[in-house]
Amino acid sequence: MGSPLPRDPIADAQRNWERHGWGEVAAPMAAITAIMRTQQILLARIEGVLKPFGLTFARYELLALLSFARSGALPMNKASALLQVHPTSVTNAVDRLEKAALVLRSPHPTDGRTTLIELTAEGRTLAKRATAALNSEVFGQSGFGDEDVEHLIRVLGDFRKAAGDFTDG
Amino acid sequence: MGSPLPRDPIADAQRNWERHGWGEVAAPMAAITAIMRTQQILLARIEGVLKPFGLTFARYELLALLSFARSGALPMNKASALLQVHPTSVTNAVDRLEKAALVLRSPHPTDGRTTLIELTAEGRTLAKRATAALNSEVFGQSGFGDEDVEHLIRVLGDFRKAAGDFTDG
DNA sequence: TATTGTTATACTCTATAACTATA
DNA sequence: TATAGTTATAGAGTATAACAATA
Repeated sequence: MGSPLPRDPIADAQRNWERHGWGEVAAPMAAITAIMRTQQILLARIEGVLKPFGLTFARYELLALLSFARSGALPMNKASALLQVHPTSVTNAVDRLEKAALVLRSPHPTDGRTTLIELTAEGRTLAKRATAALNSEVFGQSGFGDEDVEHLIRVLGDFRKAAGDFTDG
Repeated sequence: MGSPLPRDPIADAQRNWERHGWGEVAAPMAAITAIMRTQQILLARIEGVLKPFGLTFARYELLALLSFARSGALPMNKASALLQVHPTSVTNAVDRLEKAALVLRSPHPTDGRTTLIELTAEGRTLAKRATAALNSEVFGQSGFGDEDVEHLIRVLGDFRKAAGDFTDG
């Protein structure tokens, strides 16, 4: 979406913050802005890899989640909780995945209120292929060094825990 | 959007990756997924702070960018390049900011093709107030330690540079 | 009464393509 | 020809509110 800038716009913003009397928070502002921008770059890479499979990131995440569930099926509300997205987002994703015959809805055996999302054979195959593509084309060449990866996992893990994402160690 | 999970879903995903023969890329996958989730949390906080001002993050970014431009005005394409967003996204944001009387469009003095975005007095005031709110309510209590902030700035800066965001430093 | 899920609706941001106007 | 910006259109994700069915 444009050629490289001659200067780092986030570093410039940090200097602007310092110059305008916000020196205290200039660094965290820069770090947070960098996280936002990095997410954007990574999401674009991921969606680029998934596009040939007819998947978006949100739908892939649901497919991947199901593929790791022992039975290959999960209740809607469980998926919503694990993916940390709104229930209507899951309804939306399942609608589209169901149209593509990658998942199907089935009734819960004992609780009539809950709907199970089940992976079809086709869905399981596609999940495997998409995962292989993401692993080799994105995660396998992230550009982060091993030490930095460990550091990111720790720092962002602490952050997510403090933000109330989860409670365990 | 739900109470804390008993376990970290990203750590679980990392273990799943390892268990299914993707040990090589399990860690970068976890780091990247953590970046995605962290961005989501931060964006929600930022939008929460900006909402009372009638601003979204995209619109705030444009306002802040203008407020740091010496003349308080920038060409559309310059704003697009610096914010690293599509030109149509700038058109969209300017449309709404203009309706709110926070910016106005003015013709470029020498190049008839170019439109300048100019901050109104009202826009400048609102930008200042919104910045103060973000600084005190988000950046000033990010939850990241000072050392981690420095590390994030460096690691993500290297990443963005390698991704082609900018060429200097 | 509380929970599960769907529907309808609305609002983001983003992007492509076609178009006008200017350089 | 190339550039700047707009318009129209489309699609994505997300969210709120109202609702039906079930527990």
